[in-house]
Amino acid sequence: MSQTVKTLISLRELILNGEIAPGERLLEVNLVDRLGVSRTPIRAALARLAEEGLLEKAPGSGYVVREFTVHDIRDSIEVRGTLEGMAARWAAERGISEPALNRIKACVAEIDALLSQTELSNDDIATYLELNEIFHQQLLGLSDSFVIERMLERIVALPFASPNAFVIATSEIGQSWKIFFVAQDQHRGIVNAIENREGLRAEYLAREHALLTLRVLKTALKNQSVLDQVPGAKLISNVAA
Amino acid sequence: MSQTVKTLISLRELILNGEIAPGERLLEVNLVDRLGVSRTPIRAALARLAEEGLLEKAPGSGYVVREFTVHDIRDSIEVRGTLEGMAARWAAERGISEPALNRIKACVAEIDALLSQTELSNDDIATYLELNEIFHQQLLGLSDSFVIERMLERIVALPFASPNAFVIATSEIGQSWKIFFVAQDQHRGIVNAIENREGLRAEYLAREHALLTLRVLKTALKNQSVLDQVPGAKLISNVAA
DNA sequence: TTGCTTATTTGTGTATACATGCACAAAGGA
DNA sequence: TCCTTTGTGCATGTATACACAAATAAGCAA
Repeated sequence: MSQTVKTLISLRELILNGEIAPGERLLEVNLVDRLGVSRTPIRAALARLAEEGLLEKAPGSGYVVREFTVHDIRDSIEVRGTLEGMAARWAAERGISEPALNRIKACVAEIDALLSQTELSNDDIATYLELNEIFHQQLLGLSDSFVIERMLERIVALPFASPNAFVIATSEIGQSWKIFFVAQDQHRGIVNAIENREGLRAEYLAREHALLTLRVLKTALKNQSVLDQVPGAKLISNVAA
Repeated sequence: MSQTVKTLISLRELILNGEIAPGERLLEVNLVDRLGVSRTPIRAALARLAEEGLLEKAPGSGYVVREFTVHDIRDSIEVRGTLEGMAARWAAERGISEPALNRIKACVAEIDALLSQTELSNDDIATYLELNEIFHQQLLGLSDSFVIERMLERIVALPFASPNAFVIATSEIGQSWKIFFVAQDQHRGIVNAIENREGLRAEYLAREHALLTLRVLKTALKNQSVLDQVPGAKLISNVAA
């Protein structure tokens, strides 16, 4: 893996874990010592992270780690839900290929299999996270729309906009399995609606699915001890929660 | 202005004007001669344009100018309309400041003044473009949402997703003034709805406004001689129009 | 001819030196 | 006292050299 990519990843991690605090000034030169690479890959990584919205450029005085508010989280999730809704509707209206349908159904089946166990271990939760991620990727892929894919790439880069954010946030308090079943029912509903070419219903369900995330996350946000475990949480100020 | 910015702008222009053809391979080294700057600002510009979606990275063999389809255009406009709709609804639901309201009303009034003339010159059309741009920027600014602003930044970067795309496309055939009045009525409606705190209505109207763009653009897309005048049109393949 | 292997070319990753320009502080004037 | 101005240092912009990796072409064998 190239230095550029490694630098990008480690910088992002440092920010999301709060090891670089919100409001902190990041200077290219300082990072040279801190990360052990030259300015060139650092410059690229900083530019990229600014694009993603994790940093803000302060001309002449470096980049500043952005602090997110609960408003930003709410907005991100609502936007993601809306976009996923459009993706689902377009998939339904425009029709999808047999193989694509089978792929996403297989994904749903895998989650079903996982959830049919009597008890869920930490590993199972990790597996769920992966499968959920895959499901959501496939869902947006179904729309076969370049524009939707680019938009979603962007929104998912923001902390807590990822479809997994709520799972991460709740897995710590041992309640995630309840949510898994609700979420999985919604997954099934969305796929059904797409298969039956009910565009509006698919859109509605996908939005509702995102709102579930929002609801769970709102609860989680009140529990600071939970959030302390979660990547990105350090970036969030509870201004006007 | 820095070389980086100049390089970015001129490269983008070259691409949108079709002087660099879709599918063409862009290599950093070649561009050094072509643009007269070193690889460093070129690298930055290429990375940025790839982010924007105008280029695709082909590792080991440069960047390739992306070719857009009519599907991409349709999707872009629909996504923009949806996002502007959310922005309008949020502005209505969350309330906006008196000064902000006055600013956007002043903008509407300026367009009114412009349209009240008996005849519109080319300069007037240019002025309309500016004012329209400002209106749409203010509209999204009303939502006071970091997330919305970032998303819209991104979508507007795609060719023909700009709120002005339809005006540009029709101004050549001398019919734009008709559209101006329709659009301006919609502008007024959106602002009214926000002022009256009718969130859902504001959202609906903003979406409709985007659909106007789509309708006009569809007509324009059939007229190749019009499109030849329009920046970005060269990037669009009429696959399955 | 086709497929494989290797040599060569070509393109990008990376480091670093130098140029430019911005921020901030200190000094001078109103 | 406050505003303006100018200087100095610091941060980024830019160019370029080198190293590596990947693509392409050439040569050989089956």
